[in-house]
Amino acid sequence: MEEEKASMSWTDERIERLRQLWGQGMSASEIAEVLGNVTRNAVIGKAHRLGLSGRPSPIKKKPTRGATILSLNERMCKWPVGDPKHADFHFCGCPSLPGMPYCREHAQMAYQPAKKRDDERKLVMA
DNA sequence: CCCTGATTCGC
DNA sequence: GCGAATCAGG
Repeated sequence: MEEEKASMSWTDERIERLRQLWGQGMSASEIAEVLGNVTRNAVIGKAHRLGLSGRPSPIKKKPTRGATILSLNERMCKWPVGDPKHADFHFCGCPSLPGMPYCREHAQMAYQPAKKRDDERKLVMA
């Protein structure tokens, strides 16, 4: 059994896990969760220091609009952008999540209104 | 409102 | 080198 030390440092094993999970497309928060005792900030910070990052959202920037229905793949985000009757209509084309026809941002958009199911207690929100 | 990563800045 | 805080965007 691996014990958690009070002083957690980035060992080769954890860095290895970080690289793998990050390369697999896991978000910083997910990696932080699976690693344990680390926040998403720590994961991002270490990832950046390692020379990683850049894989997921480099703050969203897709000047490429070659993504048409003919070039759509299963792993491409199928989110319609613009007017379907316009010539500049295109799809997001961002890497979609497993089992999800949309990428993170668009999946969140689609899931936002389709959530909430609390029996009691529901404050917060101002 | 939620989320994401990028960067900065103090330790 | 480390990570929280902050920043920037969807």
